[in-house]
Amino acid sequence: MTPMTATASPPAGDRRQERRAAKRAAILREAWRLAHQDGLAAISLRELADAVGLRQPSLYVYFDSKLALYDAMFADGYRQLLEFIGSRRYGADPRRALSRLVADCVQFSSNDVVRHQLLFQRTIPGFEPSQESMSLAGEFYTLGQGLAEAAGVRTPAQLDVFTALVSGLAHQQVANDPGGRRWVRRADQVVEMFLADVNRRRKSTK
Amino acid sequence: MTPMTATASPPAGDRRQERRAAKRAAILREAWRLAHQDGLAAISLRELADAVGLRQPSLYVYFDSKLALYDAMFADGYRQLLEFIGSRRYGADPRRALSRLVADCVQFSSNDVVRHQLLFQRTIPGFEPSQESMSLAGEFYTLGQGLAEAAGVRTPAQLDVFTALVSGLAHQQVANDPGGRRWVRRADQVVEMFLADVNRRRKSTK
DNA sequence: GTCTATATTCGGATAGAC
DNA sequence: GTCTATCCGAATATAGAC
Repeated sequence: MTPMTATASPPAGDRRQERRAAKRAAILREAWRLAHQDGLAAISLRELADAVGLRQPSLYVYFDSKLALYDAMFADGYRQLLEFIGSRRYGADPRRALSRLVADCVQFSSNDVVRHQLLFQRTIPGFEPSQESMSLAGEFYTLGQGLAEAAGVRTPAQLDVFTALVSGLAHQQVANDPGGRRWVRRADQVVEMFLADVNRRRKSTK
Repeated sequence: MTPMTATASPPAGDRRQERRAAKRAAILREAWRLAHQDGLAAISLRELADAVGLRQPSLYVYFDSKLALYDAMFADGYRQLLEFIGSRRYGADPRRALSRLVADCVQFSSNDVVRHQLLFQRTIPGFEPSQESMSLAGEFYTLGQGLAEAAGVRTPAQLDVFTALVSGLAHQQVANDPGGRRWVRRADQVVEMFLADVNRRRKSTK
């Protein structure tokens, strides 16, 4: 028999936590599916419970509230983004690296419009990401900032312009060619344009 | 007595239509207010009816459905935008004109985040603007395209970059400094950067 | 951890009298 | 055009048995 308390060696509590985590993951998967199907704001806990073979109140074992579910999806989305960016090798040339990062970000948004909506637009009434989730978002922005600085970006104003470029490409991609590459293809040109401007301003203030 | 049919000379039907239009406008005003208060997606027809001194079913005299209300708000928002842009004089220098247009657009978004959300993001499940509303949106894009072309923009790819720049500035403004001017202030620099790029490319293909 | 049962509130929309 | 009354369904969330 497995002991009720303390350490067996595979510990019993680990199994339970694993199963619990697996179920949470399964619920999240279905939540994304429903969001694609009905719209992010239109997810219903009843429908979600049905989809994972539970009764609706049982979802509360895994998520404290609907907003907590959105928060988990938000964190999940940023983990996907960090994993995607982390899996890419951008090479030694910082300008090429920045171009590729931007193209990847725009592609990432294009690949899942609903995810883009949750991560980068703030449209669910009452939803604000938790501190833990926001720290994942922070990791992403820090990463982007690092690559931008490596490519020569120095001032906060330039960083503001850079973030606007990226979010603009992503927004147009999602709004006018979801799933496609129309604005992904403009990433190189935009970064080149941006870095030319950065250099021009550096020279003119020397 | 006013005749039930045909032409009096102030015609009776006009008065009725005027009152009707005025009431519709009042309802729209309250709808915007509620959207600011509770979130765009969280407008309730009961609350809205209360706010204009009607019972909830009476709203259906003025709007066929909740989605029709969103459509009217969408059209209203683009009329505001066209009126705002139309009231500005951008002068003869096409480069300055483009800078100012971009700054105005970003400022317009900053001035009302909810309006920005309805006009430029598509987050209400099930809502798609009607043809009439979309033609207002089309007027705006045509206007922007005209000013861009006057400033030397020639290719569709350049226009795509231009729209991305504007929407990126607006998005960052709304998301990170709503009501403020942090990205509004970058408009000049961004347009200058963009037009420099346009010129560079024109020369290199001569 | 999962269930049944239910609380509670609210949603948009319709029918029909006045 | 406005109302009362109501439909019908949906929502999230909780209580408590097993």
